Amino acid sequence: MANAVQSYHHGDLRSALIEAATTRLSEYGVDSLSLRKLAEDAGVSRTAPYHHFKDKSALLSAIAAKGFSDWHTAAKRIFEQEDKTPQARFREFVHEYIGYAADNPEMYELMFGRTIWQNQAATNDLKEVAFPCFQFQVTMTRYWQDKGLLPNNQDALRLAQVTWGTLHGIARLLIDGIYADSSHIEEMCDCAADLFMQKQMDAYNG
Amino acid sequence: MANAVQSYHHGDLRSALIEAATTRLSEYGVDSLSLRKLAEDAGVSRTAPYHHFKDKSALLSAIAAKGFSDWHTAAKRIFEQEDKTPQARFREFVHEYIGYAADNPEMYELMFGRTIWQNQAATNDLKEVAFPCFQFQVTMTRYWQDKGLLPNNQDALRLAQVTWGTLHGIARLLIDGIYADSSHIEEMCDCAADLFMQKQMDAYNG
DNA sequence: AAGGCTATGTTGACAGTGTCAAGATAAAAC
DNA sequence: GTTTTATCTTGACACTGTCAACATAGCCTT
Repeated sequence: MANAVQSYHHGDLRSALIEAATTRLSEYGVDSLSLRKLAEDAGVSRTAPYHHFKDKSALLSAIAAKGFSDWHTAAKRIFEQEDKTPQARFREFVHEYIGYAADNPEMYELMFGRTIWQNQAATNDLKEVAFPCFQFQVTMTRYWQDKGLLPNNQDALRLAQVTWGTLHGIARLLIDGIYADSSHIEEMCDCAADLFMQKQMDAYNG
Repeated sequence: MANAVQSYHHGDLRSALIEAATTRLSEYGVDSLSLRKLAEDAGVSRTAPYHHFKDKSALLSAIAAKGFSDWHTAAKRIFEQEDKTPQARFREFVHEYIGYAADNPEMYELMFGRTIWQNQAATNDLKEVAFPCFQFQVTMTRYWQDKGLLPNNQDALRLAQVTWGTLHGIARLLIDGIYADSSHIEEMCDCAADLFMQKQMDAYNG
């Protein structure tokens, strides 16, 4: 705290809480994230956060929203690289997706985990950021279908659900500790990409 | 409790706890599963469970172990249907996997979730049941490769990881509430199956 | 059968959690 | 300058997992 002149009103507690939470999140995980500790981090009493967030899940939603916003930007950057072939971008997207999850396991868990999505816990603010992010997956899928990378005889929405499902599944198996051996990540990504493009690449190559 | 003659020693507390937990699990979810409530269900004091399980995660592991055992049996049954073509069995497996997850979301969450796998929480007992289950996925994959359903130019282990990842990912997106609309499950399964078999079926059909 | 060992059960206690209610303070609005 | 409103505080409650210390009863040996 640079401007930590002790005053009754914090000034920008909301931001301070989100910042503290983001730090604690990546360091100790979402499970050991307690409102009381965050309040202490911000130098404020236990119940002060309730004046800025309806409940714990609202705070978590706010952090996740930031994550979705960041990821959406990253995804667009990869997708819109004009100097690379669609195939190269597709492959890069696969690697980047799994890479993001592997590098930020706790953030990924928060964004795509049941904590905030189950039983209508998701804030409207969160949905407004997350849904375009999901939608973008469909947009990309349709593009890759048009470019002949993904099968054209499948509905774009279904195909997007399946391809995203694959990435999500691999990511989860990795970060949840089920794939105890997290080497060979790159090989798995390539295998997935190959699988999706198998027929199309044959047609492409001859 | 039929034989609920009040006696100091319960008789078979271990089984009673697992049973109570399994019931509560499917009804209220893994998150609201508390040792104290289970003890109460079994008509026993709060700390009695500790004489049968090292800690909460050990109890959860025991339940998950039962789940893996059941699933392994179900998977083998599907895989070994001699009267159906390998392709039909593959497709059925895909549907059954997602179906199992959709029908038993909390059990699936427990079996394949971070709760018991993260930071070495998994019991040895659990691993002994779960690993053969994972291994079976590789066995099946190799078989389907031999039968020409899945690409032969991929390492069986990698391919198993990717196909399993796909099923797991779709399952999780469904049960975690991210795919809010859980209709079209069957279409998604078919889409996934088609995607895996796309080139091979072409070769097969002509 | 008597005595002790051990498995299993008990109560008490502690530190931690999210969250509500009621009161205190300071800043903004009038 | 007074009142309203946003923000922060302490107190309290019901929960949680888990440890320590003690009680009971069934089994094993002598």
